[in-house]
Amino acid sequence: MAPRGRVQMRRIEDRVSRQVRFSKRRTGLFKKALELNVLCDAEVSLVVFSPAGKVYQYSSTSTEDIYDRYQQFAREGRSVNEADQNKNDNQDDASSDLQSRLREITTWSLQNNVEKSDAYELEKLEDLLRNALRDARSKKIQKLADQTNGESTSAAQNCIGANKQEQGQE
Amino acid sequence: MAPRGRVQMRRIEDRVSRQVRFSKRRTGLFKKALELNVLCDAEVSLVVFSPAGKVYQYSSTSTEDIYDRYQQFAREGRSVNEADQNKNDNQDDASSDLQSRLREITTWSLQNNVEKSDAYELEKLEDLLRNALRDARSKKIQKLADQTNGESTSAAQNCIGANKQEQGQE
DNA sequence: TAGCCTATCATTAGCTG
DNA sequence: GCAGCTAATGATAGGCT
Repeated sequence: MAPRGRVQMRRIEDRVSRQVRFSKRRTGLFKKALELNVLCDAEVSLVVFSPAGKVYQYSSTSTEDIYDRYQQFAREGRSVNEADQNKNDNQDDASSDLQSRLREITTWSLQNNVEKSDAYELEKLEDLLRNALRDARSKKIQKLADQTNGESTSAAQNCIGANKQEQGQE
Repeated sequence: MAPRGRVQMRRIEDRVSRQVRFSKRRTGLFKKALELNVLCDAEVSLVVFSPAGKVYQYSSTSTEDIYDRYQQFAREGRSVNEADQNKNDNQDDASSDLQSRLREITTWSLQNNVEKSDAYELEKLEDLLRNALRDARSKKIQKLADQTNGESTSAAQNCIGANKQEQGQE
């Protein structure tokens, strides 16, 4: 049995059925959003309110950033237009190692279930986490070095403070 | 003449192919978003930036409204993506379940950008990864023990920390 | 609620204009 | 080069347990 007939574009009346389908379709939609982001290198922001009022959100970077950019476009009137297509960023390599690691973990989470995974699968997750941890450490050290560069380096370890980077990519 | 092999979760390198797939997948994603909205009576807001910089947007009502509501939820501290459930693992170490740890990591990834994060934020990520790694190890050992139940195995030697939980969620 | 089964849908390689 | 079409196969989701 399956989607008998075409999917009829109308509200599902049965409450339970609607809830179940919401869960399944929401999962599918978020997966698709992630795929569009990763496979096609697109930025995606997705916010969903269930009929019960729960919020679900996925964003390739941050919802705020994407929304801000959207607002800019809207204001400028160029709804569907080209922007600055600087096909650049080669920082997809070593520089964003950590980003890739995190994506791997997210992907694992989407494709596996902790309780259902066997030791082998869990070991793969373990490797992903170990690698990510290693990269996170080195990235942190790097940031600390950047911050204290030119200042008194002695306070390096304690100077874990605010210091936003301003790297444009995209 | 078809989706050869499984879809690999990584950026499509060929520029033309990536562009073509973006168009097709975007169409599919928007269709799914619409279906979720109509069939399940959910509010949906979707914003997509193509790698070329074009914007595409779908919202069941208005992007602004939905974004505002999202912001409200975020401010109220209601962990997005699990609003009403009595299982709240806001950034705190409330739950020690591996699934929760992974969710925390995913959430961090969604809300932060590696390159833009400062050392402090990276340290938080580091903690999340460390905890997840610990739990993953623990869970793996547990699974190994289950598999080799009754037999002696050296696998448990690596046991780091106690194993626990047996809870499913979601 | 999660998982299975399977009908239906979506994606895409290859081709055509 | 792009847009559309088709065949073929992987992916999704409805109904039920």
